[in-house]
Amino acid sequence: MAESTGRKRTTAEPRLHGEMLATSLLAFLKGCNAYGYQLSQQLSESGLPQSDSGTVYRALRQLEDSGFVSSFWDTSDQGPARRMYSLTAAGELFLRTWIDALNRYQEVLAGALAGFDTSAPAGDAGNEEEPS
Amino acid sequence: MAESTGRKRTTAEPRLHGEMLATSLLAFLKGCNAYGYQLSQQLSESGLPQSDSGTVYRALRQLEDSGFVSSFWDTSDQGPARRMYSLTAAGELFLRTWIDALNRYQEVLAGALAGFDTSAPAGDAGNEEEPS
DNA sequence: GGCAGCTACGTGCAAACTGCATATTGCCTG
DNA sequence: CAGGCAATATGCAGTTTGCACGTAGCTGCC
Repeated sequence: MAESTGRKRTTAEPRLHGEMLATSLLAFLKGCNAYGYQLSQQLSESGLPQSDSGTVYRALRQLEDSGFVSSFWDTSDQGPARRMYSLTAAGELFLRTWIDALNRYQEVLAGALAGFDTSAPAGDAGNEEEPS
Repeated sequence: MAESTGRKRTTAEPRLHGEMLATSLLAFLKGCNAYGYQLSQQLSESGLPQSDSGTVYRALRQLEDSGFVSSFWDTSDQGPARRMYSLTAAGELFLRTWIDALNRYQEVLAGALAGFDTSAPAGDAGNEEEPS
């Protein structure tokens, strides 16, 4: 309803943004070092919703500003130089913190879908459990 | 290490934004209908990182624009009128799609952490794509 | 050599999103 | 009546995003 101008989502396809992109990148780097282009491709292959490559490069830069990854120019190969990234200790810590939050998040979603109610103080509209 | 201006994250505390806020709201609405103020509080009690109430109201409106929830003014009770929201079929579908993506996301993160054990960079931790 | 095309990285811009502060309406209490 | 809470909404500044475009190095082809 409400065919407003602009900001409709319209896509049922979830997008990956914010911390989510950052943490995915961090996770990839946990296994082995990599450069931006490669990470961008890994993102596609992983089945996760993907971001623009420009966004990936910028996310990597911010991650470095935050001290979660470090990088150096790799010119050992042919082709254009690659900026090789690797995870730092701080990055690993951040990754773990985020995974904790993710677990809570998923519990909430799963709980809500199961019809689980944390606490129904009052004001319940009576529509408690609608079997599909 | 580029010591750029500004935009450091500095907070290890994950923030809830974008689709994440939207899907949390959707999940809450799956159990029972609710209004913005209530949902905003549920968010705090749920242990999830929370958003500003203004952001919650706007997210709800966008969800409605996208057809994932529908709303009506509830004046049956005392106090200011409440805009009561309920999940639509499209909203439920979107929620499920997102949960799928979430599962993949978590697999990626968990998979990365599984290879920790002070993971040697050249270890068995995955496809080591050594440039030839 | 000339030229298209791919790899790899980066940036400018407009649209969108966020948090904070603030405004409003309605009811209740001291 | 003034103050406060419930409930919704908006203005604003700062940030993030997607898209488009630009750079640079190397390969393949005629």
